[in-house]
Amino acid sequence: MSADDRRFEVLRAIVADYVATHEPVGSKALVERHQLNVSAATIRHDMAVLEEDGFIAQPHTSAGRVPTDKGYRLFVDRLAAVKPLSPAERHAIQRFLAESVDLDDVLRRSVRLLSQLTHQVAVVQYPTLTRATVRHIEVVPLGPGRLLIVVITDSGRVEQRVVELPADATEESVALLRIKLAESVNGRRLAEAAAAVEQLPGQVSSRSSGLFSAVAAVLTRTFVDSPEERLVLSGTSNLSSAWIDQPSTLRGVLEALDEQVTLLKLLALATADSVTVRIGEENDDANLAASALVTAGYGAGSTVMGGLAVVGPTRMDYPGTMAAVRAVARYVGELLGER
Amino acid sequence: MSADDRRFEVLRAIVADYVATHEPVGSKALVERHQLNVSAATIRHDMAVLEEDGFIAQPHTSAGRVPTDKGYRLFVDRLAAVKPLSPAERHAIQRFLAESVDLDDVLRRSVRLLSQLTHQVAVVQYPTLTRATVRHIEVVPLGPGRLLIVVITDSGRVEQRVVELPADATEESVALLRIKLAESVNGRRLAEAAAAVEQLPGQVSSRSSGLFSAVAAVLTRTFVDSPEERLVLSGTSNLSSAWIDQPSTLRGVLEALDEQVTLLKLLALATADSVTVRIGEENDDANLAASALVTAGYGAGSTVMGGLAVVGPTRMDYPGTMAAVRAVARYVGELLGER
DNA sequence: ACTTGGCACTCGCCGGTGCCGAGCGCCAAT
DNA sequence: ATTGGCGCTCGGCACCGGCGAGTGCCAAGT
Repeated sequence: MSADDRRFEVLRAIVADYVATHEPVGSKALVERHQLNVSAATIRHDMAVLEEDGFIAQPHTSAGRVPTDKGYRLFVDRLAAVKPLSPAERHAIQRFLAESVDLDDVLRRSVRLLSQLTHQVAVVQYPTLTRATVRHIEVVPLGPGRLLIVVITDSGRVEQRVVELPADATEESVALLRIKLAESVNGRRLAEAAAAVEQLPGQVSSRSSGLFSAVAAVLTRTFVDSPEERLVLSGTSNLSSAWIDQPSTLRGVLEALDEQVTLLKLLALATADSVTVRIGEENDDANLAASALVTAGYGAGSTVMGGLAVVGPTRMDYPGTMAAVRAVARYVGELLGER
Repeated sequence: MSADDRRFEVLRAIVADYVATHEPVGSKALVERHQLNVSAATIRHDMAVLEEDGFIAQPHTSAGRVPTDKGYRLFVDRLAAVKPLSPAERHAIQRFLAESVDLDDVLRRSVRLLSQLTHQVAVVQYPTLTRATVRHIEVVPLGPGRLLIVVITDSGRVEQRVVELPADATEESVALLRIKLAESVNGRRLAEAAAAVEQLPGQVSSRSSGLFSAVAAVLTRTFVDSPEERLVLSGTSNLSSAWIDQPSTLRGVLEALDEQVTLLKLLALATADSVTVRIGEENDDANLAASALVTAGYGAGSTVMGGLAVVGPTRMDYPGTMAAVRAVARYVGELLGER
């Protein structure tokens, strides 16, 4: 084992101990608790180098060392492979998720499970509308002057939008709308579908075209220009134990969870089946400067339907969390692919 | 002013000061900050009586007094009437809420508004299914062996349920189902509607009855036996500032917000247009022993569609919170009544 | 070229001490 | 019933000093 390798082992040991104890770790404690086969003085030297390189830091002179964001980053990058969960755990997850009856249920169970597995806050994004295709579209009259358009996507997501009708809309126009819509959108992506609907007003009698334009406008606005993304949270009560030491940073996390915008941006970057870790400052939101996010995309095959994540303090159990996130993302993808 | 009245004034002053400063308040501070027209010694005597009666307490000997749950309770009960918001505030609320386009939007805006007005956590319940009537029901084929039933209620809530079809279901049966369902449920309450559907299998050919029973079973189970209640939260980031002093009790609140069951139980008790306050131990959930809930029901006329609430520490601005809760509940009711 | 034990030094933590002042209850006087 | 006065209690704060964990450096050993 080269000196360089050993230094990394020291870093690994520091991360492990710090995650476990939440206290700065010193050279002596390190040699006691790990089989490093060198003396404390050697470790001290290694630690000095690690500190010089910015991987660890001392909260104050003459205290132990603590990993920096950069240190966690190296630690995570060097995890050769995500260690899989035990078969028993995998089965338990699979069985629990397999009981779900519909999309809402799948997502609710997933976040819940994820937060329980990791003892952190878990987030799951609803299958994104931007990549979804239309499985079915339904037109429901809502009393005078109003129509409800119900869109069901391939992932099982059901979205409804209210359309205010122009005064001259007749029952026949609505019937025509129902037929034309079904023809032009089924099986297509939302963006394409909306574009197709935009073409419709020109193809029908001028009496109906007002109605058709109104519908086209709503569809384009709410599904293409600003598609609504939804999140489900779970395990927020874990916050109080996870952040007891730095209560000042708790505000930021709560803020981020409340806003959701930041989270959605981060989840949008998730790629299928690979787990991404963002540590501290790497999340460019100041609210999350003290947090780490472990994210993964879920989907069928290589298409990403949405993302899920675990949010915790930078001092978290990365290997365990990554394994849990990957496992849950896989099963969610499988389940939604079936539908 | 009788001595009794003055004692109540003292209580009111203690509550006001404690809410403002978060610090135990003593006799001297009281006479300085309020026009009580008596000396500190008299106040001390009154405070001794109030303490004996359990309305206030000392955190430790020789500190100021703090209101107890019972003290807050008396304070709230004696608020003759909820002081209304200023016209400017009312208009701002009304304008903000009037922009919403559908149910989801109304509820999202309401909670958000409520949390911003009160600087606390706000909760809004989706219009409850138990009292809702069916405005429309739609049957959507979901590929082989599966059907999606979409139910739209009078409050604008849209619920979908997946039904697994028996193997022998034919297209004609599904078409028949669509017609029969529309006939038997429109305008009825969910419970009645489900009961009506239960009767249908007997009225159709045996080939279709399997399908009809499957649908009836799902409807009854998911709408009558365990109707899904949903909550929307907002302002959780206010928690960090509201609970800085007693971080130990934060866990309980987070837990309650995460669980939702407790909140739903408490919201279920809300009555139309009257604001209810539950203080500390009065919430029989141990998690909320340090919290106060200000709840109100919203609805059209006297029918309660659902409830909304503000959750905060027992030391909160009751008059202001009650006014905000009442105002928002009213506007939400008005908006949903229109639909 | 590493590694190691020794050594002096730093500094946060903890317990003890003493002072200050807010707040209280009691009481005698009005 | 109210008031001013008096003695008492106790939490909070600042200060102090010892303890010990942890460090960096260095000279000696492998």
